Amino acid sequence: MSYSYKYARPAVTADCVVFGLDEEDLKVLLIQRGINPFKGQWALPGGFARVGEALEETARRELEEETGLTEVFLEQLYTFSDPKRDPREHVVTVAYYALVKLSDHKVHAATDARNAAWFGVEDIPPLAFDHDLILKTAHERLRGKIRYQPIGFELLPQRFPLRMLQAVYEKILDRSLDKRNFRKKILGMGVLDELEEIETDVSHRAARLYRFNKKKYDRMAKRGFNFEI
Amino acid sequence: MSYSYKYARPAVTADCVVFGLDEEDLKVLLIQRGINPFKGQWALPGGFARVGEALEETARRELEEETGLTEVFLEQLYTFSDPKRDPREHVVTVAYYALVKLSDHKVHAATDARNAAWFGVEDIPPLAFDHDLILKTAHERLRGKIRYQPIGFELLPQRFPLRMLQAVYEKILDRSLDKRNFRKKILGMGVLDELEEIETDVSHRAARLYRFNKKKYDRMAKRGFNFEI
DNA sequence: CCTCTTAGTGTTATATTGACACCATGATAG
DNA sequence: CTATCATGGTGTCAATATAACACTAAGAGG
Repeated sequence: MSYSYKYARPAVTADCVVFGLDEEDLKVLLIQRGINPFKGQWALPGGFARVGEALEETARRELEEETGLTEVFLEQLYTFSDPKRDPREHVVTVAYYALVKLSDHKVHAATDARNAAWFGVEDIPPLAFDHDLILKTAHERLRGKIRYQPIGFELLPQRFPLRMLQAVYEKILDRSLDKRNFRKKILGMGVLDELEEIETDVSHRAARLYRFNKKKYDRMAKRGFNFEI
Repeated sequence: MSYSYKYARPAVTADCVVFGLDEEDLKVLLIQRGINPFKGQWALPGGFARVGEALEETARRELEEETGLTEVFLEQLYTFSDPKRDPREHVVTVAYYALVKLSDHKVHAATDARNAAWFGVEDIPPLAFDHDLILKTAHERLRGKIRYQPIGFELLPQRFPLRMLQAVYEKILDRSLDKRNFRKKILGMGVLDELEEIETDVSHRAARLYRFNKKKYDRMAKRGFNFEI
């Protein structure tokens, strides 16, 4: 069985740059390719678009097939179309970036790729195709985006202490922030719910927990509020 | 002659949202479709990707074929992939937006489309496909982008008075700006060359002309200068 | 009870923004 | 040649936002 078209068509894929955050680092999820080209090399999760499927669906489907991740925050990044980016033929890839709560999700490498693993963004192995370029683009976008949109929450558990949120910003922006100013700013945005609960299982004074409130955020965003950190 | 693939592929196109600016309005360049579907309706210039051609090339080629425009400022906007966006089949389109100096370019409708015309952004006829969505997305991006990157120059002649530049910002942001604050801000960025020349053919006091200096801009950008208006 | 770690909190100097009004210049009309 | 009209070009000040800075409180662990 095959499909014929009057004119030649590039293939279309979707690839995902999945960011996660642990105690130490901003991390990226990579898979080890099981097939050629670049067999055995690390690459971004992704795969070919099916006809009738929006590319965001492609991205989510491949992400689940290859890494087991579902229901992540996902946004389109950029479309890479250099005809030489795949040695086999012209493949256009629509890249997405995802933010996941490492705490919630344990990653199960599934069918397609036995080997999925997290790598610190400063410690990435050589990647297949132009995936290093895609990763670099995603990292820049993330740095740019977090400065004016509160997406840091997507990397944290639902309930988190402010210290953790500040750590997200510091790791992504790669500079330290003043605690008092950060708290003033982030609470001043009015998008966090202060919860009754406090941390448990910490060997020092427990911090209050907060929760991101999307409704409040949408309301502020509609008024053109500036979320710049 | 036809091309066969093992798996079905969506078609790939590139479309352009071309912005221009005249004395009154921010304008968009549309073409009237000569063929079905949507024959006779207005649409964004664009067309099918060729294998071996990066999509930005596709966008530039189609733009020239359909409107005669060349060497415009062009940036990728977003990729639209809803499988129903084209009634014929699944067509993924990579949208670009372009900024052109209306003063320089006279638009010659060329081969593909006899009818290319400028429309005020507030006065757009019904468009083919999902082009209204693409146009809306581009307009939002332009508004967002001009606030923190000096791209307004791309819509003006090489040499322009500050009044014109302010008008660009006012038309895109759709609000009026204070003349003194605007001049302070834009000159403070240090990306404009003050020329010896002044306007001619005006029936009032002639204004000094300025020129955008890309080298200065790149130097400032490298230092992380904030170009926010 | 002492120590250690992190939580939580305000003030001040500085920089940025936004509001605001007048004289200068040159073309045109009477 | 004088008046009028349109636009060019300029500085100050108040309000706001930002950035720098240090201590006490709570709770766990030895």
